[in-house]
Amino acid sequence: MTRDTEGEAAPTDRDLTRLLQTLTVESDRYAERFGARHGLHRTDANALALILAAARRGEPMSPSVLARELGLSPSATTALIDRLEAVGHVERERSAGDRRRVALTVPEAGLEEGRQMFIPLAQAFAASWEGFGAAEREVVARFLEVSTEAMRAVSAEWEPPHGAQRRR
Amino acid sequence: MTRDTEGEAAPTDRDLTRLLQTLTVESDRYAERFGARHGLHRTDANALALILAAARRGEPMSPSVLARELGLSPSATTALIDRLEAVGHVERERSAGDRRRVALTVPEAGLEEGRQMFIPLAQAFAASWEGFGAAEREVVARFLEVSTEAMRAVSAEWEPPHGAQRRR
DNA sequence: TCTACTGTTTCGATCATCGAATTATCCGCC
DNA sequence: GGCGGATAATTCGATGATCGAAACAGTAGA
Repeated sequence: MTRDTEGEAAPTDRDLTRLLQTLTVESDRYAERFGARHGLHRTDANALALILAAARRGEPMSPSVLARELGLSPSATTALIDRLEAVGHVERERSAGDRRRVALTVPEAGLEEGRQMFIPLAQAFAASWEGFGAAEREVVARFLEVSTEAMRAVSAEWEPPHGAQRRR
Repeated sequence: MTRDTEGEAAPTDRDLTRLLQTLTVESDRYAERFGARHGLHRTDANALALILAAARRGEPMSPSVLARELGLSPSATTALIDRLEAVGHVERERSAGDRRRVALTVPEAGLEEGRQMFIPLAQAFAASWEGFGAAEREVVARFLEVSTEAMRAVSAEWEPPHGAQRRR
């Protein structure tokens, strides 16, 4: 809005920062509405996304890892998993090797349903990115990576929210 | 991590979606830690950012607009402003023209402090974007804009969380 | 002036999250 | 082979952000 898309002047750092901030705020709203639509909350939606992502990579997700990724306390994570389990989106399964651990699995039925949840957004993204060629995608990917890393670096300087001592 | 940065293969839609999701989760964490650092919460930080952005544009911010932007109920917004006002980050000022309206202003002192809050991130971003040329920035800006719009479009299809009837 | 409408606030209730304490399990050591 | 410290997850009570509904203040139009 403030920027003229086809203007010749290159976006300044401030322009990009602002765009990024707009995007993250919108993402917040998205998670919020998404949750309202599916009986979840922002955190639940984020958690589900992380669990599904882990499942897709073939790795099991554990409550403690989830807590760390979400920046949530262990107790809050337990409550979170309780909620997700109550509606059948995840299942607890005690790990065979180490019986203290709990592996969070996604039931077959729920897995497909879960994917369906994220498809509309994926499709909208794909459609909006149609005009981007290989080189441009490369640029965008690099941008997203370094920006994420920058945020991580800055926030890592501040003491982590919970007891979570040193994490490297 | 899953992607090879200098690989010749162009990032697929899924790659980009994943990167975007990683970024937004990281942004969530950032807001969380940022809040913990400054005695605010995620929503408060987002709200402060929006108020400062409006102030920078010279426009006044009102509770109702803020509520809409954040996807928050009016009552929650009042409580939010109460919190921000209590720590001196914003001030309420009834609009002269229409005395129902409340203009949210940022006290001179708090304004500079507020800016200081966001500077570290802005600097980290700027540093991480040094290698991006004009054309690349143009690409990135376009990407961020269309992606934000895509999210907005998808979530707009779902009924808004609150009473917020038809908007647009 | 009366009425409809808009912007903001108050009130009581709900529920996500927190910190501290608890249970169960694993691992190293004597 | 059992003991003690560490780790994973959970339970419990408390706090507080958010909600919905209703009240309040102010504006605009008949």
